[in-house]
Amino acid sequence: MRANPGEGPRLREQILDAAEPLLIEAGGEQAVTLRAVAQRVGVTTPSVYRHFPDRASLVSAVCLRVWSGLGERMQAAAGEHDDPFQALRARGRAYVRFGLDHPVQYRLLLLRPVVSPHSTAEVEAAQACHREVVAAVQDCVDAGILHGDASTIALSLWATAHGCVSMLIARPPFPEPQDLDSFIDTTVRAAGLGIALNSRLPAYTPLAAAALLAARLDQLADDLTRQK
Amino acid sequence: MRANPGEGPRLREQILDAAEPLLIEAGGEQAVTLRAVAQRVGVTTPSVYRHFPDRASLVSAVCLRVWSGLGERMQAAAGEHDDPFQALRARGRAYVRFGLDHPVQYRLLLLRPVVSPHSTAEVEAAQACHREVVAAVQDCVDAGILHGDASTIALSLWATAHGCVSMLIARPPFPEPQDLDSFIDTTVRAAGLGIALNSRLPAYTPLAAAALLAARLDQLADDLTRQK
DNA sequence: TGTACATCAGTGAACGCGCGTTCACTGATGTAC
DNA sequence: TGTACATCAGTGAACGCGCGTTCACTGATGTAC
Repeated sequence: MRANPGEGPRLREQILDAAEPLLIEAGGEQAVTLRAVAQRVGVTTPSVYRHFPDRASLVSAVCLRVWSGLGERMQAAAGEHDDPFQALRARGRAYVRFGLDHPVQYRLLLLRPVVSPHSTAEVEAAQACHREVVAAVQDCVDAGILHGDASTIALSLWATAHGCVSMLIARPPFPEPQDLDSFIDTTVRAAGLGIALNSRLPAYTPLAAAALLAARLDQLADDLTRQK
Repeated sequence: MRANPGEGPRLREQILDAAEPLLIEAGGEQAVTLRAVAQRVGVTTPSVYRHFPDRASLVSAVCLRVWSGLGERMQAAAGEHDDPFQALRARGRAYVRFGLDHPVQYRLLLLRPVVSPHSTAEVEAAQACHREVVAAVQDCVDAGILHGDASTIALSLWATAHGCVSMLIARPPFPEPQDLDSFIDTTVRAAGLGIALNSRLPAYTPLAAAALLAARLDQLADDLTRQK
């Protein structure tokens, strides 16, 4: 099973192919040991060193692959829409869906302990992903749908979506929502609406404002229903 | 340094006292090794087994302590307010502040990998904490400030706050907000407002609704300012 | 065309490490007679 | 009051394990002469 000269990169890919399922099955980065990966590929442990200088680099390479996958998904989801708000929403849904479908990878990318920091390549991948979201928000701002600083709005929205995902995949011992999709949609939509409101509302005394809001909202709801 | 009969529980407390700073300094649960804990207390490793059946139980006991601390903080913060909405907000702020002040512990409680599940005692502590938040939301519903199912609202709000905290403590490679406090306040407040809106708005065509919303919101903002 | 040699991917054995856990023990204290 | 004994907290040495990493090596391939 020895690769010929020039065929080196093949094993590198095989190693990465083996690492991700290993990660998923065991549910954590700690399962990606050089021994386990090598055994899965059908090769001895030290061979890995021909392709990765150390374990950290191997894990980092796995992360880069996952980032690519996430970026592609969001891109593809957004591409189906002309309406910038729908495009943004599609991006959000793709993001959340990705997190729920790949909980272990999501944790690896976005919930990694501070102890094991990200490589510079990973930071670049993450920032590229974030820039695209900001651009999508900016499209909405330009279209007059959202108001305020695109970067700040993006961060708020992202924190909300991230909250849903990380809550659902970490499975903390709270009761779970019954309908996942509607829970996420409601929460993130609420964040979007709330952000739109926030940028237009002055500081206010909560109780008084709440009473006023409540009175106005019913009227607003009526108008919206009629307009449809 | 041998404890007399009857003084057993003393070492147990000392062990827990040593475990938490160890956790903090190293930035992760993996640092809480029996050896490290014992050394810190000034005792040999096997002594720990007099007080905890195994390592998992020790970690679990540390978690229970942290849950208590979190619960007390939220309780204390809420107790200062008569207005149920302000009380809820104070709870939220206390929660977020706790997470930012104790990132490693927060991660241990709420972002633990599925691989190492929570003990039944921990699940109980978490649920007690959650019940209190639901009760605080219910107070707001009763007062007419929020509308809808208290449990669902609590979960949405919690997901949003959790999103802010876990984003900020995991330090994923995104740009950070410049003003932490205002970022969190804005995001969570937006969630609250959005949830209030959501429960009153019908399904809608986003673009049209956004236009209508934008028109109405300026008027609403004016009214709120005048009322103050 | 044939031979010596360089290249390069993967091998096999071993290293030192820190870990959780087990075991028979020690020695101080309290208690029964 | 004195002695034998049970209790109980902590000890010291050792176990087996899996890990990342190192090292000299093997053996197939391509290439220079």
